[in-house]
Amino acid sequence: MSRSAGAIDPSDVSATSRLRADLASRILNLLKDQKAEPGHRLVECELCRHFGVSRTPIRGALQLLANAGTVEARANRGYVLLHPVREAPEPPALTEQGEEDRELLVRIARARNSGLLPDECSQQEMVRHLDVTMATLLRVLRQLADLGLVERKPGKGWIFLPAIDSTRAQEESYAFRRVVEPAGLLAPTFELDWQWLERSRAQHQSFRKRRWRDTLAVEFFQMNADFHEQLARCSGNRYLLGAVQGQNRLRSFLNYHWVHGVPRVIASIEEHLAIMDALADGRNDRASQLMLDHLASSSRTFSPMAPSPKIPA
Amino acid sequence: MSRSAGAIDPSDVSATSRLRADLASRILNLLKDQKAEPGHRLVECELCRHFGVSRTPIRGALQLLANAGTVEARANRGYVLLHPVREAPEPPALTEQGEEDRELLVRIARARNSGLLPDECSQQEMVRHLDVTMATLLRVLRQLADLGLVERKPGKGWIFLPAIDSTRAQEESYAFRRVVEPAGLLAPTFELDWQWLERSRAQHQSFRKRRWRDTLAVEFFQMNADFHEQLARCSGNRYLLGAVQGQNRLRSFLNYHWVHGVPRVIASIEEHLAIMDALADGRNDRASQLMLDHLASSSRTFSPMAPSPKIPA
DNA sequence: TTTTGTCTTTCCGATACCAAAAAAACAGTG
DNA sequence: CACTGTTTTTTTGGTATCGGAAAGACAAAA
Repeated sequence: MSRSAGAIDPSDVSATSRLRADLASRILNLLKDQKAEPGHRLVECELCRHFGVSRTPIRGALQLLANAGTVEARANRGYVLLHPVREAPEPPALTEQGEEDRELLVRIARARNSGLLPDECSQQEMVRHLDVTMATLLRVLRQLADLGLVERKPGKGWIFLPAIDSTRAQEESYAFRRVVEPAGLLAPTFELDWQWLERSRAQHQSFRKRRWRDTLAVEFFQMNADFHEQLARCSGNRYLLGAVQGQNRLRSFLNYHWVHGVPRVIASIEEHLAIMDALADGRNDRASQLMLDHLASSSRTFSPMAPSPKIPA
Repeated sequence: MSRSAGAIDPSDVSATSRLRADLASRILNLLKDQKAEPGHRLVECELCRHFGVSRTPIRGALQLLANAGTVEARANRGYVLLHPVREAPEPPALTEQGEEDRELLVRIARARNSGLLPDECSQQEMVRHLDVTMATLLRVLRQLADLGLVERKPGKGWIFLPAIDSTRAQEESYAFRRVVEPAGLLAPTFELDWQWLERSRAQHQSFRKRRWRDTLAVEFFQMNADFHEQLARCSGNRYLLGAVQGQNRLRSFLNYHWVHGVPRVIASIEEHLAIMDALADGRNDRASQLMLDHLASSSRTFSPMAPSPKIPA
């Protein structure tokens, strides 16, 4: 079935590009950050500059949001926000960003856990086993390689590194972060981003008030990741930042299900707030200590005998 | 001019694959580590297992070494080492491993420094500017991206991150290492590799005795990198190891010219030896402190008045 | 029997090409 | 005049294909 050339067919959701879907979701986040009210006008050029892309994908993203009913298009006058942006920046059927990729990621994880996929394996075998195109497989393998979960063998083929989701790996991850993150707060080049601090504080506080629902898990995770990453950024050390970002990516891949349990979530938020308070007072030494404690208690939550966490459902 | 099919033409050096050239150089290193005497027999299968590849590329590598006159082929009896493996594991015309890639890397660096290549740039522009194929360019860009020197823009094009070889970046690198490496020695999972320790000690000691020649710079750098990487490996923390490896790669890319000066080299060796002594005694706390000092003095060599930041032990 | 030499099979990298997407230029509207 | 709608140009990602390279099997020699 050939798609008509020229005009974009907005109803064909499955065909939207990664970039557009991604932008759609980031636009929502932006609106939420800005606390945009219904009626808020979305100016294309601004969004362009903000995200560093051209108008074309921005328009695509807005189109997407229009289909989802979040915004409305007015002829010759651009897009306007319809409803207030609620919680859940995770747009259900919208984050098809790498829908294909994500799905493959999960399938690989499954195949590995069930032993269908051996430790060492050539690309083509995977293509046959998993029934995907070479292109998508390569994209995903590169992602996994970036995360350090898989490596190329010298000649040909790939090798899955052992114990991806093991308790051991989690403990190592926390141990690493206990080294890096508190040190970041003590760096002589540390410079607090006050604007961010205020926003994040508010976000944490509002989160604390809400009643917990499982749908909040993703949002919590993102807030959490953002917290740690921003602080690393303030350290003024690019390598330190890189290390934290890497850990975040790894976690976001492995951790959709590390559901901490509600009490731990609450405690986590309190600890974050305490750290921010200390930083606001210029007590970086104290903040550093609190960060260390925070990571220690977080890790303790899992370590006893983490239930065999096997990759997303 | 068409290459004859079938038989490998060993004289056509430019056509050897990356893997083979790479193996050739690694085989040399292996022989040196083993202190192999002339007459030493090179058994293909052993090499296969050691490097995790099949016999085909190993044979290619040996062929290469035979051409270079380092080993000799005896009919039906395999290859035999001719001369003792001297210093300089860097084989002059042999490390064509990524000769093309490496050259491009340099060209990119030049083009950037001279301002010919803008901060943001599409792939095709680069292809035109640098006159290379898309394939090689992408390979190299991916390498650079791994090192964090360049990033993809969301839509299209790439962006060069600022101040790649700046003093600032170096200082950050050392600051990061001062955090990570001493911590590695204190990890509860730390487990010393005695075999390696003895080898490395010997290597350091023999290096100390030699008179300095500029040609030793590369060898020194490799010994240095290996020292830090192995210790990180002993820490038993994969992320910590990854961080150190990343730093090493970055350094090996940027640092052809960071010539430390002879006195600093000597001092460095002494410091390494002291660290190894401490570890051998099980005094990891002391080793950790020494490592911190070591990194501090190394960094001081470049940035005369870097503040000495105090990281907690 | 172990190791090398030879041959076959399988896999991967590079190139060319095409369609989709992004950037950029242009035209139109409030 | 600022912004959106439309068109054009450029870049990019995906697929097919082909030659070279790696893996694996087999034969021959020490």
